[in-house]
Amino acid sequence: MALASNSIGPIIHASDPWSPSPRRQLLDERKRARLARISSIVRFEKNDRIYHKGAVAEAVFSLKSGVVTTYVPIAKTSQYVTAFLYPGDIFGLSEEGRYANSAKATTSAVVYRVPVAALQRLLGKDADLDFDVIIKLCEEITQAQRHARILVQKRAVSKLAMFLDLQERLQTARGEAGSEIFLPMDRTAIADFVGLSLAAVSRAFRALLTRRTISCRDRRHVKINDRADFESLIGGDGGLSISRGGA
Amino acid sequence: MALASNSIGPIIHASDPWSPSPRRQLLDERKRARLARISSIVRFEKNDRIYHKGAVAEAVFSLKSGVVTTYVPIAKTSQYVTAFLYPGDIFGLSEEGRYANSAKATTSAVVYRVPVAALQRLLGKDADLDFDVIIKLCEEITQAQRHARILVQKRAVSKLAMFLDLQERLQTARGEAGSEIFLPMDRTAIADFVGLSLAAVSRAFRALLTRRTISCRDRRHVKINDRADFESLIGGDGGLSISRGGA
DNA sequence: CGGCCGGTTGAGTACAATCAATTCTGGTGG
DNA sequence: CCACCAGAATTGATTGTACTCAACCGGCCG
Repeated sequence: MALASNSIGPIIHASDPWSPSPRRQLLDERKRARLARISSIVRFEKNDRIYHKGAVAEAVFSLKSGVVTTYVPIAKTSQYVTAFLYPGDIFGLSEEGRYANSAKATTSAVVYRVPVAALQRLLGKDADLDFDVIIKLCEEITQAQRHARILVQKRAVSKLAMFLDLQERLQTARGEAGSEIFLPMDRTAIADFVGLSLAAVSRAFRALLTRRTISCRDRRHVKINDRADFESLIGGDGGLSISRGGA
Repeated sequence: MALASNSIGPIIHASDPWSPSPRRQLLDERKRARLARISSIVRFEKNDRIYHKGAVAEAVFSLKSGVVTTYVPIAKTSQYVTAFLYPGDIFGLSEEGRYANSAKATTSAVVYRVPVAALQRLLGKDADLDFDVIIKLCEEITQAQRHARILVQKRAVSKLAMFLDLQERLQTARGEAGSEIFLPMDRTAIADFVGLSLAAVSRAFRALLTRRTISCRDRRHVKINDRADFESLIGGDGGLSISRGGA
């Protein structure tokens, strides 16, 4: 019992798209051990770059703890955030051998670094592992489509509401239940994720606050007071569900 | 030699994200034959629904010919288009056992229908097949992120330019080289894909036409005249590359 | 105490949404 | 071959919303 069972190798957290099962850790001990043998653990401090777009993609990553942001730099000043990653997520997607986006640590973070060459060798052999990866990639696709869904919204309050909703669902899916939504990223990152200016995000927060739809303990802790009003902003659909542990 | 080699089973067209190789058909004859045994061929006429969001996802699909659109219905009147699919693409992604979006034929189309139960059995055994699927899913992720990239743009002409650029790249990646871009979908579908109103798309086309940046033989055939101006609208980056057959 | 960074707020502007009227296009039947 | 029709697409006028730019606040660190 020297090491806790959650400390021996990369993890992949996801839910099977083909059955209504709860989100869970996909890799069993054997696979984690096998991956552990070819990977290394790297720690990053807040704001550290993990890799940058265009660099030769020699490794993929599995997030062990902390929060990581992937983004595409645009011009010199602005960036477009593609995703916020949490423990159990994998990242480091490449295109033609080069990273398709940049990644940086939003909080201090610990990641497993898996060289692609070694990973490919494993993937070619172990159909079980492949299957787990397939499941995770399917989840990433729905995540990206969910993101797109936020971006098409035109009203700022709707975008913000959908963003908060997304974060809340991710949080409960991770098992961090609680009535408050925690936002590890700053307002600028939110703006770059939902496709608004920083000013617009700020105004949208203000609008939701004065409507008493939400309340903030501080800048990073949000609570939803008027659930009905909140849902109405999302567009009546609510069709974006993420499998939670319970139901 | 009774049947041409391209007619015996599902196809998956994609390029390996880990090496700068051209886009190609991933599945070898053996795998296609194996998939063919568990799948059926279905033909859809223009505007036929292939499946709809929320239905139990019993099968995934591989597009053999034609163009398919996936979308999410919003309210009664509007929809949000998630992707335009071409031969060699796979679709039918589910979430908790139900389709995450709807799909319909944009032109008449022929698809391979693969029941998930049978597919899962194959995937659990054949690591090679799994690997091909992983490659394709990686491509779909970058596609979704590219789509998101279009949606964040604020100016209508930029969105349209990026859309045209995307279609052109897809076209050359498919090997259908030619100086004209062919748009199999109607203006409404374009509007729903780029996140604009139909009117705004129309005005954006007009703007590009009067600027002589593009010209249209008819509504579905576009040619880019002023490449420099065109690129400038995309945001100077041009960072969205899709591997083409040649380079 | 001062500066700096992240965030908020204000005023004016630009751009796309909306609604509605009109034109274009492709298909059908005389 | 042409007249006609229906749906798709264009265009116009108006309105709304978010962007921009810029000033201002508040906490944190030196």
